Amino acid sequence: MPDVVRPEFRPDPSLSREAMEALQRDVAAAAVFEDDLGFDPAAVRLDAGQRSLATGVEPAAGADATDGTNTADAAARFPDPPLVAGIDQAFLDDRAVSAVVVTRGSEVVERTYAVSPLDVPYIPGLLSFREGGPVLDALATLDAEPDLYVLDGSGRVHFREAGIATHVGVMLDAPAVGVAKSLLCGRLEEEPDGRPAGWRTPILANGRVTAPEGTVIGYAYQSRQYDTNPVINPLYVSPGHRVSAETTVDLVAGLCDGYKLPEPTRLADSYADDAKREVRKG
DNA sequence: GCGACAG
DNA sequence: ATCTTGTCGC
Repeated sequence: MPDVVRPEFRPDPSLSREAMEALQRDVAAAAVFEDDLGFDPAAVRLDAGQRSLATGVEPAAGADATDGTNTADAAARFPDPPLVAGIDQAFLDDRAVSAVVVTRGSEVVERTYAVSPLDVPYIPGLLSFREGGPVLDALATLDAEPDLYVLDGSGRVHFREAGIATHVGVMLDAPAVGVAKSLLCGRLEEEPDGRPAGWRTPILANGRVTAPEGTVIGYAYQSRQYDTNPVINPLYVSPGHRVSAETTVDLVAGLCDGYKLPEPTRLADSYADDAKREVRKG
């Protein structure tokens, strides 16, 4: 299971609002909004990393098969896709059902969930104090050690640059990105209405964000669009930890497979719903 | 005072 | 996030 290397940042629900905000400033100060992935971002693509297939299809890559060069080259050009953990939650009364689905390329490697009590209400800007603990509860039941975490919500696109993706990423000191379906703060460089799939535009810091005005804190990304109605809104993605805004969009784009949400998130989404139904019964 | 506001 | 049937279309 992933290790919480920064337990001092655990989102304590009993903190005062001021203390919560102060902790978020500390989390933001410890966050790294630059690439430090430990894997090739291009390898997340669901159609990439077919290593065994690649070695057979690219015999010309290495001249001499006896020294292992052929295989080594193929491995370097088609590395194993990283382990990506999609996390999402469903709610039942005052409990959260947090689901985690770990994928490698298009394969599901593991999935788990945890049920946790909710101690604080949803307050814009303080989401991680409501859902962060439950997310860690679910991760504690995981066997795998993901290379990347995809959280439902914002990362740097946050008043104090410490959305849930940043908070969780910093606690684990692991690469993390936030994928939100609506914009918490900041402003888009271009208008998003009716854009075609693949379109993207920077999310810039405005007066409501601690970052300097104009800083690129994320991207609006049109992952899917119909030819006609209804119009689909873009995704609002932002760095959580150890990843840049640009790489964050590339990663999310590589993880989307024809649907609005990235595959790991979609899987965690439906798994959370299934788990919720089971919890409901008994 | 008014508006904005992830899940 | 959640409460929820049918319905239009690929």
